[in-house]
Amino acid sequence: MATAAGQPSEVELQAFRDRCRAAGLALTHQREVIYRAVCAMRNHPAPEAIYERVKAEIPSISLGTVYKNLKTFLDTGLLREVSPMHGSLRVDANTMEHHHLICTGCRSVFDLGADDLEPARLRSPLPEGFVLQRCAVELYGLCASCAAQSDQS
Amino acid sequence: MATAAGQPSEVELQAFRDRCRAAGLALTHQREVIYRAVCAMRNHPAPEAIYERVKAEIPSISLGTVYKNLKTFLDTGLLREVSPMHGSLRVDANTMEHHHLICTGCRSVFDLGADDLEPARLRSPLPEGFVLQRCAVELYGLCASCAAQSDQS
DNA sequence: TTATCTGCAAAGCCTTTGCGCAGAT
DNA sequence: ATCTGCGCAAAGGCTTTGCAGATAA
Repeated sequence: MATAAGQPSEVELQAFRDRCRAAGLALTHQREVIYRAVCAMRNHPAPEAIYERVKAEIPSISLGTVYKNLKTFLDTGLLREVSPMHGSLRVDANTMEHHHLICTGCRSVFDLGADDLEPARLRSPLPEGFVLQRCAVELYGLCASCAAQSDQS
Repeated sequence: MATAAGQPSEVELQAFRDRCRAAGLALTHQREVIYRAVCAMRNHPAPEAIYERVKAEIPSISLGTVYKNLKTFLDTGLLREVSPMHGSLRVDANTMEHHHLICTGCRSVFDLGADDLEPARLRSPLPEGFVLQRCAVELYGLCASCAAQSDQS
């Protein structure tokens, strides 16, 4: 895991298997193919796209299985959500440049003024032809009340 | 518009009305109450929460109307989506620190290594009790092929 | 052998759409 | 008077859930 996108190496697959075992997950063929598909696909695919790719190797697989395993991988930390805010539209009346502090517990969002952060600065050129529109920094963590709750447990 | 969260001032409401007019939108009571509700609510509410608040003032309003108007406001630029990635789960096998380049046209996501950006640096303290977990910089724009397409039109 | 997983299908959110009446221009 | 928007209800995506048979431990 914790690798740049691309076909996972044998070492990484071994790490995947170890991590499944550590989490008490059975090592099924479907699981491994799904995990390999996600690694091989750049652009952070949606479940449907992963399903399409996996079907090439396991034609009988169901979309439900893909969903279940993605969720399992997210819970285990083998995968991450690109944006934990998906699931419901969230709307912002502040159209000035600013950033967000996002609680991964209760999903509330707090604003952070543009001045509260050193502006992000690119060190490498963007891909040829990419037209930049805006930049948003998202800081993820636990808000005070969610942090207090998770301390108790 | 373009204001920090909070009850919008009379000047801002006037700007709201002007902007509606400029976009050919009728100035209905529902519209204005919805817009005021979004401004007044911090934490970037979901449509359901906005609906609940607006209902206090207009009990007969329907959730559909809230959705339609939020979409209208987004199209007009009066509001923004907190994260344009909502709508479908997107999964990431790379659990190392890195950032994203997101095409607002086709919603594809490209990785940007942690080294490609100057690290973000806080200038102000976080809210009391907030426990930071990770930081993600998202650069929004148009990828080469979407940019080419929108040039043609 | 026992626990877990798969595939299928049904159910559940969240959101959009179509339509006839009401309201804004 | 005309055009746009509202409320209602039905439909549409995306995702989760329940279950019986299959597979891993």
